[in-house]
Amino acid sequence: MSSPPVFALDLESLIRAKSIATAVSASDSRPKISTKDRILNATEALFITRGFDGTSLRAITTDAAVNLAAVNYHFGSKEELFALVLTRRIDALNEQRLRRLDALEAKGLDSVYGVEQIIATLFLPALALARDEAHGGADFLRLLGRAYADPAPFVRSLLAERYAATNARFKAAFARSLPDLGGEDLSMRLHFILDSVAASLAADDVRRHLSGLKVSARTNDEDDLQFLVYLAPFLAAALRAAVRQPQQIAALRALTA
Amino acid sequence: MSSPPVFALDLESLIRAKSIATAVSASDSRPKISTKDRILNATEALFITRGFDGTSLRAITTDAAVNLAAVNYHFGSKEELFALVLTRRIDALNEQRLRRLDALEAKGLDSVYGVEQIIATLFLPALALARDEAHGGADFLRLLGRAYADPAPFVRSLLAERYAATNARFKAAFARSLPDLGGEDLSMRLHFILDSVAASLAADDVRRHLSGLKVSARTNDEDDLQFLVYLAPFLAAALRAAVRQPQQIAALRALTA
DNA sequence: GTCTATACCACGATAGAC
DNA sequence: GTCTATCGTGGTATAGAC
Repeated sequence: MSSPPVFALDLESLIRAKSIATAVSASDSRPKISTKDRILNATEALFITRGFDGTSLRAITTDAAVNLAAVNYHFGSKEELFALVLTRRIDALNEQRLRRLDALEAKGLDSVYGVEQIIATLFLPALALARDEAHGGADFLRLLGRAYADPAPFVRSLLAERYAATNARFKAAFARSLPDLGGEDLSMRLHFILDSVAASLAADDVRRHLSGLKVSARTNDEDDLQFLVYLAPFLAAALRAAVRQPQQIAALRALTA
Repeated sequence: MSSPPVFALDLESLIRAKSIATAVSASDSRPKISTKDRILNATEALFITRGFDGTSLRAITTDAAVNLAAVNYHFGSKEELFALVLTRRIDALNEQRLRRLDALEAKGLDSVYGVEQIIATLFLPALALARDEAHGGADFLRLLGRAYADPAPFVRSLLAERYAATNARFKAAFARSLPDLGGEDLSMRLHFILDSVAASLAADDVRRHLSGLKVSARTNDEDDLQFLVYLAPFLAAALRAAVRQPQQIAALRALTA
């Protein structure tokens, strides 16, 4: 669904031309960056703002000041190049999530609001990423969320593989804090919530909504807390919901009949 | 993120060739379908299974047995063609949702589980669509969910425009059933839930999960009920969650500090 | 008004020279 | 490792036939 507007091409060529000039002059003083790394950096920057289909190999290789054929030589294909860029980032994100979960479990969860705390450890690294403008900021989250719904099989299997270990750890953590919830119900709810988090961070309705509430002169931690105060109780209540209450089922059955 | 596998092209050409033959022989007996409609039908079928970037105008015009230039003549561009296909479907979906909401409100909501019932009216038309294999079935839902996270501005504004009226009606309905929830909190939670529904139906983790629970010989209504019994209480609990409880905030603050 | 044939430029990929 | 040349396919624009 991405076709860059034709009339924007002139401007973008200029921007690209400028970044080449910068790269070239910088390479005189700084230690030389390998072709491979120059391609990776250029890819990440373009990929984040324009998506997979919106980023051409010609744009990447022009930005990186390398030959067009270099991508296929070093990475095999455009897909493999993007898979590498994506996994690098996802692994870093999940590593932070696990680190936070380790710290939380070592310190001991809140006896009442442990579920909220686990949810927070899922969100906080993503929020930090959204603020990291040097690495794409919120655009990277949009990219991640979009990847979740991508039709290409290689993307789906890549994500499933990269998230599997982290999701298992978090499921176990939730299970300890939600002893009354069956494994079947927990799995389903967790799937739903994880998809939702990705979608919401991607669609950025929720983020935009929150930034509309912003008051000036707040620190990052206060921003994060504000976000969590809205979402963690909301999601925690969902996870704690009772299952299969007869009267509740009856109220729904009235609609499907 | 969509590059059709090269080795599949031969098979797909055959399929396409077959559908042309069918269309031609059918046009002898049935009333002639206009060029415009043939393009729309072919687009929908291809769009649903292969996505926007995966569907070429050449594939569409071959399937529809029209000239390549016909698309640009009748629709202006590939984007406009797809926007038309998408809006046709989204409007139909939302119409059904509103019809169900009207019926529910006319009959009177359940005094205790009204929120669950409103959630059900959001889901039921989508579930019916997922079963409608003649019109793409689950693939169309995946397409819709994907569109939510699409980077192209024209998709985002199209969706916002098409969902605005429906979302406003549903927000009002929820507000009546959730009198304690402030407008700000409700907006945010609704955004989150609507994004989630789209994402979950798209990622089809949840749907797959449910179909794994299937027992044989169930009717469609029973399938829908099964789905709703899992999700409606879960989402309703989230909407009903209390806001800004001091101790809950304290448990979260411990993590951001 | 419709439709066709055709040309144009950008894309990803690759073979072969250096 | 790097580069040039080139292939097949993509979206789009238009001249001219009906």
